[in-house]
Amino acid sequence: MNNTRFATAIHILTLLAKAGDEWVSSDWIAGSININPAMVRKEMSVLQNAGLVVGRKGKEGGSKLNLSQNEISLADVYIAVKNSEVLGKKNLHTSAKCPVGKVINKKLDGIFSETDDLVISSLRKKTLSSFVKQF
Amino acid sequence: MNNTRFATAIHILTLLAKAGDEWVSSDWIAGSININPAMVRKEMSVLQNAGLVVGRKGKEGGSKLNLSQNEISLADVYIAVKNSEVLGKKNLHTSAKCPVGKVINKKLDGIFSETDDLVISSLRKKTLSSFVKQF
DNA sequence: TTTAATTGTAACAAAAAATATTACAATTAT
DNA sequence: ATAATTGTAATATTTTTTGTTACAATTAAA
Repeated sequence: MNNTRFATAIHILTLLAKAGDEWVSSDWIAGSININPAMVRKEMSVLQNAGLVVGRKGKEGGSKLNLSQNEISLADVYIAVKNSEVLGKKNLHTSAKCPVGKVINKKLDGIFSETDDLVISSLRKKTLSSFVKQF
Repeated sequence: MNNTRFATAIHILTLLAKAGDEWVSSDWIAGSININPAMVRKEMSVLQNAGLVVGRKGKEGGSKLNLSQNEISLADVYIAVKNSEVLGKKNLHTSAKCPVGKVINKKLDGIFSETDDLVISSLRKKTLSSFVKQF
């Protein structure tokens, strides 16, 4: 996760949460994060696929939450945006001739997925609602 | 951590652990991981700075562990190689005019560092020794 | 019905990060 | 002396991330 996707997603969802029932435009959100509106729409598309938000095209269009704030956990957000394991990538192409190289990825798998699970179950306890309350 | 540095470091340390008191060359390690020897030496340099290994130049040179296997925790390794927080980067340049944009990074800090701490304390319980025993 | 605003998405560009390669001075055992 | 090796710098290449531009499709409202 050497990217801003989680931070961006949380920022988006926080603005939507605070907007309540209104449709919020990608342009307005982009202004708050200070990134390109198209980037907002790309990430919004991911959040839509995860079922967290809904969008509407056309004049007076925009996005809003598809669930109530306390039905959305930060784990839902993390899972939607994550594109690598917490501990990173493995070396593919390790040597089949070396007793260590041959099996190390299988051994690393345990630690890697255990670590991912740990993070997810921790984030599972945190809701968008409780995060937004801080503002 | 969208890189292979943790996996590479663990691979290196596993080979050193299995080699016991011998000096292991970067060339040999590189062959097991299937990466360039200079990459191994770069990462080795990081592990040296962390006090986990020692190197020796010259003919018959190489590297070996500086501590016993059960004095090295996977947290030590993670800390040595990590270059981003688990949940990624924050958006710098968020809008000072927006009540959310203005303070969101401070609020994210809490979640970000809590998550990092969680991962580190989990890895703290795992030793190189117990990992290496699997081979 | 026309106009204006907006999404959703694709295609492309640019910047940043990760990985790979090459080279070589310094060092050390033989 | 010779050969092998590290440590590191410089550079190149590849991959990932971020940014930009464009536009068809859609929708509300004038």
